[in-house]
Amino acid sequence: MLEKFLKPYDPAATEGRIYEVWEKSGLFNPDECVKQGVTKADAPSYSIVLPPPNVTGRLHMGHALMLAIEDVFIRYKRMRGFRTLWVPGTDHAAIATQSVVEKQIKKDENKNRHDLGREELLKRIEKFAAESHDTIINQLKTMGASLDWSREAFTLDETRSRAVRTVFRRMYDAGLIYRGHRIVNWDPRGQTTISDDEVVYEEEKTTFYYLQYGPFTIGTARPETKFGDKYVVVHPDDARYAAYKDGQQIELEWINGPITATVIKDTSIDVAFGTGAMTITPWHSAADFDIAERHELDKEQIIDEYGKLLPIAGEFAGMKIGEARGKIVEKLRAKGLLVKEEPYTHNVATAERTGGIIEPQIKLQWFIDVNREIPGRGKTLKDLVIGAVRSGAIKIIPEYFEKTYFHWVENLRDWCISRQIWYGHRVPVWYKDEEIVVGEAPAGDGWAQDEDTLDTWFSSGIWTFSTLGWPEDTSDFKTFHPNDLLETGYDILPFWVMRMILMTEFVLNTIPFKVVYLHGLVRDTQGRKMSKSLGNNLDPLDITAKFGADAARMALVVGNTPGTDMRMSEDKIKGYKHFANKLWNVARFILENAREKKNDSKTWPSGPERDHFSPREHELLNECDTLAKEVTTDIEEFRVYLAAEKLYHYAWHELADKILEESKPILVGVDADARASRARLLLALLDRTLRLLHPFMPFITEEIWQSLPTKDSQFLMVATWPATIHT
RNA sequence: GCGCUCUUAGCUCAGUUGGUUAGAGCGUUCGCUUCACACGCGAAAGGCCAUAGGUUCGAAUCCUAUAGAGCGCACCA
Repeated sequence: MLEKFLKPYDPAATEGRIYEVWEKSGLFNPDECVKQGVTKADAPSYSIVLPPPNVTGRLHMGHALMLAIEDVFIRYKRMRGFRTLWVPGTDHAAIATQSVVEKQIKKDENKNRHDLGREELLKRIEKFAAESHDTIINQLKTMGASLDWSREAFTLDETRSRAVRTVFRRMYDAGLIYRGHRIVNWDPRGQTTISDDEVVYEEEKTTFYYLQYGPFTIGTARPETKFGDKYVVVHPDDARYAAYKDGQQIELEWINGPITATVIKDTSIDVAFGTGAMTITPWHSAADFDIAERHELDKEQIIDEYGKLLPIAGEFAGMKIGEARGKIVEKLRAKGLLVKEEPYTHNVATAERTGGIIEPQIKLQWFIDVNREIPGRGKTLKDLVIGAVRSGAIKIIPEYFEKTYFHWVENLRDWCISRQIWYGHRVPVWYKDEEIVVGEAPAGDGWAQDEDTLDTWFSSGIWTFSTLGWPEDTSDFKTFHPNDLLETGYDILPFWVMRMILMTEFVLNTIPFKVVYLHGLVRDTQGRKMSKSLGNNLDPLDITAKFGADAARMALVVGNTPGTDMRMSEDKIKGYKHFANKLWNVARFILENAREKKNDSKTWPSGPERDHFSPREHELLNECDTLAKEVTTDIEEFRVYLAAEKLYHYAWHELADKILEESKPILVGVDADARASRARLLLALLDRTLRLLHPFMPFITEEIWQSLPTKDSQFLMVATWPATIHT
């Protein structure tokens, strides 16, 4: 008996060592597998690209879940003989990373980005990003992820940057990327534009004011924007205002004195809301902007980029809007322009990353046009994004998320891709006088590059192929694209999944992946989201140190159906630590008792395994093979949560509880043939169980495998999958 | 407003295309240091599968409605 089996299983003493051996073997790399003869050179390929974690700190349990599921598929396919590639990488996460570092600098040194300057700030961010990167890589390895480290990528490295510039250029040339003055979500706190999906709405209780606007009564929740309002809009069919004609001018007294207002009739007005009459502020409201565009009205900025009122506000100029509102209301009241006030509940737009209250602004920005026909394709980007899923080329799991996907795409508007932050891909556009160059930097002096950077999703949108060396026509790209699977959280279906489909369909005229597997959120025992502020997050490193990565992986996978949130507790993980120990003891028992005493030494039983089996032993082996087939089907059909549960049940409640127990009398019996036959059976069952469990619990299964007399491969990791063994 | 999901044991959840007596983990109760394992073994209690209809030889599973919970998108003068 090997000494290690005399003690309970100790993941802490095992997992790190095993990972190191795997890594040294080079077998995470499909090319190396072919070279070492464990995979056939002409075997079909299987590829997944790791959703790149943001370099904003460290991984959480959601990442651990993602790794557990992806590694199951990868290890399974590798054992089935596929040329299997799982590409690791990290995401610079532009705005998220910059805002973390800026907050830290503000706290430590009370300085903002302009105090430091672009170069110094970038240096600080890069240092922080590098540290986060190292932590993350360490965590990925701790979880047992069999990623091919020789292919590690970063969204901001040179290969990926060139891919970004190339894609930008192609979209620009196709007329899909344009620059224009449009109303955007401006985050005064982050000092940048953000996209529609980075906006979170928060309910706010406030006051709704009715103001006298000449002969009209208008309603507003934001009196501080009303200084420049010189258009009053009503519905053309509204009988109450039939006396006023479209374009009619009216003299009236307003906040800072008499103005001339113009009546506009527009069908977008809801006659039932307020008084059915409203004034518009096109510079600070998307809806108002649209009305102004339709009627070719003037637009005027009222609030600056820091959320302060401009000189148009007269005596209120320079005030922050929060401070100004009350004072403006007082003045309106004093002038007799305030008709009435009502309590009002509405949603306020805030920035996801900084929490700043969004102030819509008209800005010169870069956009991707999703509704423009692509030259030579007869379709828009929106068409492509819908078509890829509707045609069945991409399958989403669970299927009902396809409806969410379509619903989301139908509401898609032009994508604002420029950001006024410094960390990220600089917009690849250079200007000189009237000239403009797009793509690569032009030679010669006097060129100035666009100051803005690109939305971080621009570079993650091309991740499935930028990681494979595109735009070079690499063999990786030819072999591994499209990916076979994309596995990610359902919460980024619109942000990321949809954008990858959009970018890939445009650039490569194909899909980025065949299947999208969406996992749910990992919540705490009370169903709350895990977060730093609540202090309820489990750190994967702590968990693996305490219970082992195998236990954590099982706890995350078993019973966790795609698309559904799960609650995670230490108790559940502890349960699977116990299971690991059970497996360890099953191995100990079989390895100890399966040997025949001959003279003073013990030997393993030999001979073809099935030849001397009793009918009962045939039955037991068949049952195990049936399980192998079921588990194989479950994995193929993405029911890994069921496969894991079945294996757990089999190993503990069949193999250990029943088969081992019924074998005990045989193994101590007088019939030598029966003893040998039973020993051979137990070894066969253990062998199969380890193979089947390996994708789920890679460490302990590999560790036991190394002591198996039936071992037919140096590593279990590249041993043959049982359902393909036919004896 | 549009759309999605969920409701199964005390708790957290499985239940794959409708098919014997609806399962697991944790928890609870009782009994066991039985020579693989107390990170264990044996046993037990606990469910009109949210409610009401319908389809079917047969429904936790399919359809309709209702109630409750959660979520996404849009609007928000």
